[in-house]
Amino acid sequence: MSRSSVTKRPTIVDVAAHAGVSTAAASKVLRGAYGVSPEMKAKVQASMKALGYRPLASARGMRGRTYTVAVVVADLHNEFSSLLVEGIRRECERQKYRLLVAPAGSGKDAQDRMVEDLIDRAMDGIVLISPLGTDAELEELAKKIPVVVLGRHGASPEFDSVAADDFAGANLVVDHLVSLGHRQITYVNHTTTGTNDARLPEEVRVRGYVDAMIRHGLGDAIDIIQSQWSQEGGEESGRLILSRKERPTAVFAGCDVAAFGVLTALWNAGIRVPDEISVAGFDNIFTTSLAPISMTTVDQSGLNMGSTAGRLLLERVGGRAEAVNSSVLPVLVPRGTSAAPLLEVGKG
Amino acid sequence: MSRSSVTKRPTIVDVAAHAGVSTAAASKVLRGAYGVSPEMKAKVQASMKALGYRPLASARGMRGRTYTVAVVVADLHNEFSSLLVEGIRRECERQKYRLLVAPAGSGKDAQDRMVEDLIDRAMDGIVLISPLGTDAELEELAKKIPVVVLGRHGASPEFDSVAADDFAGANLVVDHLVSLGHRQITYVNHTTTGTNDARLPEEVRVRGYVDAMIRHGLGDAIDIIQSQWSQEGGEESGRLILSRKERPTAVFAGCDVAAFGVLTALWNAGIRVPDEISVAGFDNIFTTSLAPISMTTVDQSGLNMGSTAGRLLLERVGGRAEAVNSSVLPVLVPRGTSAAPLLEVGKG
DNA sequence: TAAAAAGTGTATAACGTACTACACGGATTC
DNA sequence: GAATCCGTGTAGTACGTTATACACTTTTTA
Repeated sequence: MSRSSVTKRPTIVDVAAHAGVSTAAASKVLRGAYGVSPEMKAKVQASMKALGYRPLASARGMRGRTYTVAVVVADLHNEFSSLLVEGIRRECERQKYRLLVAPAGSGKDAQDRMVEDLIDRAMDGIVLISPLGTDAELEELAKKIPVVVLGRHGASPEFDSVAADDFAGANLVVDHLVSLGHRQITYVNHTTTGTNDARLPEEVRVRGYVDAMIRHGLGDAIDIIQSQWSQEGGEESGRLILSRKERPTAVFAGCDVAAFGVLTALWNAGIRVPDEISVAGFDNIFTTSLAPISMTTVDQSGLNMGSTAGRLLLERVGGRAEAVNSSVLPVLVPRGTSAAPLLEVGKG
Repeated sequence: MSRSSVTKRPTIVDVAAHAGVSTAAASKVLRGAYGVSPEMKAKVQASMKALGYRPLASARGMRGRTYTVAVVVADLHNEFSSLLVEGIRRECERQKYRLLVAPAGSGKDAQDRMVEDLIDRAMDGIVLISPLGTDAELEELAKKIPVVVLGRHGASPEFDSVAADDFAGANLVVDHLVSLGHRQITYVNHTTTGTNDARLPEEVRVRGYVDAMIRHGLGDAIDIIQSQWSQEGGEESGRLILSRKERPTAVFAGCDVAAFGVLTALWNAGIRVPDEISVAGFDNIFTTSLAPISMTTVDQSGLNMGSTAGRLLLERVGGRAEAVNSSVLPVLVPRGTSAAPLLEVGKG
């Protein structure tokens, strides 16, 4: 039994004994709580260091905080999500919290299950990226645990939210294409089965497209393809466009990944971009900037949105009660896939 | 005080009371432990359902398992990591475990800190993706918690590992380029500062390149650029190559992202690929398959590697003691960025 | 100078679950 | 017919930490 120092992890009781104080005192020092003298603090911290003490989050979680927050994400493959996550992570790191990423998979059920599991695992708070479900459901959730909703529109007095102004972003793209001379602009939309939540980014973006078209007097040219925001969805949309007699001069996909799919379909068919058809996306994921792609898109600064979300969440964890709803203004990133159309296909 | 049912989450004590049995019995049912009759099992499970009981992982973690494992990843932006993670996730889901992704940031310190934090958070096991550090360190870690090392070479009797045969993969690329007629093949290497671990993928790949060149009698043409496997590192390497008097006819970057950087530099300089210079990467990340890029690379089936790692980890958690070291054979994915060189720059 | 307040430390009861020991009845073994 | 074993259930403690309640000093206030 002489291997006690090797075999067991030191606890706060060990620390207190080593420092010659009560465990309550040691706990206070650990938490930075009120009621410790500078000498006590120094003494206990020295003992913690000497023993290599590390608090056990499971045990802390039963009475207080775990100093752990999570971000629920449907899919890690989405580069934009990665940016958001990185933003949250940096803010958490700054405040000595740990961020864990929870890949839920797609669908509302999967997301809900993950959220429950995270509550079971005593997270101090959670960030939800473009969650499905109603405001009421999210508000119910917010009663149980601090919540920040990222990338979903609509303010709530019950939980914090951070979203880009997708309406303005879609406007930027249409304005850009119209200013280049385009009039036939097709939009590739994302349709979620079942849910039809006006607060999801996809719904706001398509409204932004419609609004801008009407504003430019192009209401008759409005053309929306109902698809999925994935590589495959984009390719199908591209093929659909090519199968038509009258092709648009520009395609605006509401998401970069879908725009890649459109590009792929066009390239495969030998259509030159932007000479024959211009293409624009949304999100400014990293790949859009690669030289051979160089795609026109909209940047919503995922890094900033993420760190804002992180800050809001930790404020909530710290006790703030009033909701904060933050909005970020996106900017257009014009690149090589958009240019003036070769021949005007105007009407009238 | 009439809101007791609303205000508090049910515990296993509540379940036991509701079912009219002891908490020990309820716990047995929950864990599926030995010593419960079918009637008891049914009764307790009915009570759990009726109360909406959910076990608290923090509390479980203090005595037994949390049914949670984590994968430590330096950077979520790496598409290949995402593939690995997805593979692990699927296997965990199959076995009713939860996978959380721990973004550590780059560098050994950051990684080590994250691992400690995960142990503090009572993970049942962890997967490390291409970890830095020595075998001894990893073995020390494996004594504390079940560990599977992913994407790092070298078998150990102390922990499980899953790796692609990077040596063979690099051979495939060189063989391919040589068979097309290339003789001047430059390799873009990744040099980690400080560490020089022969078991890291980058070290094995560069050895594979050197070996294949010698095997083809091209020992004198060996040309290695010390760089970083990032977009920037690739671009710098590309510019370096262009600044030379004698340019290679092919560039092999040990990582797709770096290969993108090389492509970017070449495109910016107006060099036609593959007409003037062929380019090949490694990993077969999704973007390589996009039509305008269509890059030759090597696929190591991240999904399979991930699910294998997940399976091994959960076996370890379940009690297996002997180490399992698994290796995956990669395959060449020839695409549009590699072709026969226009003019032979042979020697002698 | 007495009373109140502020500062500093301690004892100890939770928190929710797991699991070792053990008790009890019935079936099996010798 | 006693001894053993097996199946099933329970009591109660341990896990590591937090936080409430309180005791004792010292400082401030009236």
